[in-house]
Amino acid sequence: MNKFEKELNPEQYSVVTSSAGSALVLAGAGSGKTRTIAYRVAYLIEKGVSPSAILLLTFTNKAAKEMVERITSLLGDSIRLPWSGTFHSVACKILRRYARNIGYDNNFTILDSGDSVDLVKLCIKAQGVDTKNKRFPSAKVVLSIISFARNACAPIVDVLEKKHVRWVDFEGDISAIAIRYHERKRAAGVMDFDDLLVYFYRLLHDSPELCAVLSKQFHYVIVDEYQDTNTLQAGILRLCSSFHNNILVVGDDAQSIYSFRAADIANILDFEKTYPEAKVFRLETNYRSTPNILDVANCVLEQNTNQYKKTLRSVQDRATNPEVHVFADGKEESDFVAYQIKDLLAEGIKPNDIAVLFRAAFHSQALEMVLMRLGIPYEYRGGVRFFDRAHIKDVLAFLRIINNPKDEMAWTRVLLMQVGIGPVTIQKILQHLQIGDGAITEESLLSVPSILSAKAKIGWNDFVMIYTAVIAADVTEPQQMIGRLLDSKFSEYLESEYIDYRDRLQDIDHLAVFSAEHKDLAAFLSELALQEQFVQKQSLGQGRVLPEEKIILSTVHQAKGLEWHTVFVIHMSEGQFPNERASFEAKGMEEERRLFYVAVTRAKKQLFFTYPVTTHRHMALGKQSVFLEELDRALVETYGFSGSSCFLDTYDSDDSSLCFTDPSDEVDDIEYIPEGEPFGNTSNKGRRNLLSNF
DNA sequence: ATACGATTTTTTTTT
DNA sequence: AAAATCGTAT
Repeated sequence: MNKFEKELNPEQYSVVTSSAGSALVLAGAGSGKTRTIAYRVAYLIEKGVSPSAILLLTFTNKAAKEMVERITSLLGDSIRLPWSGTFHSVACKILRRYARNIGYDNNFTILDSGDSVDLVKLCIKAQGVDTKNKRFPSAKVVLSIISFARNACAPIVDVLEKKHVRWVDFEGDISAIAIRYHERKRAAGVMDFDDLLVYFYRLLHDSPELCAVLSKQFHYVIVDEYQDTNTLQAGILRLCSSFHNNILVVGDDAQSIYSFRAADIANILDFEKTYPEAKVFRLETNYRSTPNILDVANCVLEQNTNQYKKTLRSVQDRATNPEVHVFADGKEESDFVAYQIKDLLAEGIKPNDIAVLFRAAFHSQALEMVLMRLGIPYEYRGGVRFFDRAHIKDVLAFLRIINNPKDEMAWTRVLLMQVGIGPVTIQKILQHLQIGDGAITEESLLSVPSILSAKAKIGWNDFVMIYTAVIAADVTEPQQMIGRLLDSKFSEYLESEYIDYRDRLQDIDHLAVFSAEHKDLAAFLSELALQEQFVQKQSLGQGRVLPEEKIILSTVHQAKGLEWHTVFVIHMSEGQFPNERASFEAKGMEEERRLFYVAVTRAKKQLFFTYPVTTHRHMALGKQSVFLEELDRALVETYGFSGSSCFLDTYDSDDSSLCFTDPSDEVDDIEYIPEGEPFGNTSNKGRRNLLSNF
């Protein structure tokens, strides 16, 4: 018996050792998907396949890293690694080499989402649409429409009809804005996230020769999280595997949760139609969770219709049922979770075996405060990306104008920092500098003041001082540049702009440390843009806390692919989870339910659902999530209020009435409480103003 | 006309 | 926490 047979179950083994050709692996949650892929790669390499002939596409950089670690632990770290990474990062790597083919310089910069929104804003203005008197979608919405259209390979009008009927009348303007946006990106030598995929696709599609070269190189294509690919990515895959036709996709249709990014569940559901010779494998043995948790998970899935039929089998013994806990408000909910965590830690459970999951990033705020107070270290995943934080972007903007002087967005950011210089002046300056030409001459820099007002001159001079310090001839590496920046007047700007200036300076130091690994500016910048790493909000003041000593707070999306001994899913109330907006969309509810399924299947041993009956934003909100209602009551233990100030009749959730019997200090900010008015079972619409906010 | 500060509103999920 | 909005100062 070889090592593969010994270390894999028969389901996994047949995938790992399968012959060439197209294959679909339907891998249920917790069925050892990552393991299977890693062994597959190891198997191929041991069979003599060159690592560079394998293309391994994952959904996040984190997953890619994990995969590489697994492979090296199987084969030793002397082995060369396969091509691996996210679609975007692989596309970026290839585009750096072939940018000229599609009319770009190979030092192109990658716009992050914030920059993209800003640029769209400018395009809306340039388009001259009347946004004052008419209601027009915000730049963010316009960008999401454009982006969706490109990822779904659909015309804008289709996207409007399907997802934004409200704005369908503006199709003309939006399409025109899309064109402006496109042209402006080209002029600035920048690409947004979607461009990476679109141009990668074009590169392959428009040049049969190059397509042949690359698809010959990629002898084996392996794709993780296939249920979350969109039409554009599916097209890329088809081309990448067109020569050898060895494409193996792994996914779980029940975990498709990225349709807002144009992920199309049809890709996995119709895989057998697209690749008629495809073999289909199923991984249905779940090693992760107790039967009690899987019962709940299966119960969730039963409510959905559009899916492959599957049954997860647990290998574990029966244990305790998941618990549902109801609270008066967010504060009580947070207290419960925090103290429960404290108990678990006291029992000897490791912090990194505990996670708190939620639908939206801001759901964690109340809990964070309690954890902070109790001194429980945590790591937060979700919300603003580290590299999207204002001060980090400030620093990067300087590096960007040096890397690519055509980068209009970076110039704007850099100049906006100075006093006396606003959007209008910036346009004037950029025109004067002729940034479109791609090089900044000293004369043009020196002649700028002649077109400025007295106040703007002061700001401009400050900018020039910083700029010349960073661009000095002896400075070539990113780390040196950041160092120069911190020694310049830039520090003064930081201090005046941000109240938490010290913390932010520390962030920049971290950035500098990180940058030390990179000598090449363009590569450094694009790596940052494609990193999904998050801010680690500090959890405890004193000392260093190791990653193993922190519990995890995470959005459900971020939690995909991970697992913990104990999982709390908080804010399981109506309007929060499922998200109110998503439930209006076609198929939105099914996707939210899959998201809930993802949350449930993260837990290994113990699972808690909690929800407050009231929230800070609108106090008169009383219902539990429909997802909890749908659950078979026999599968969970339900607990009512633990607080003293409120009482909830949990007998029948459909008719639950809530009354404040003894308003204590916790609720005395409430101005008006409708006496005896039951509002547990009414929608919160039209009731928002009954009670004031905190 | 432009810049800027105070105030209010608003958060789905992410490469 | 960041963006959008609005009024005021230059």
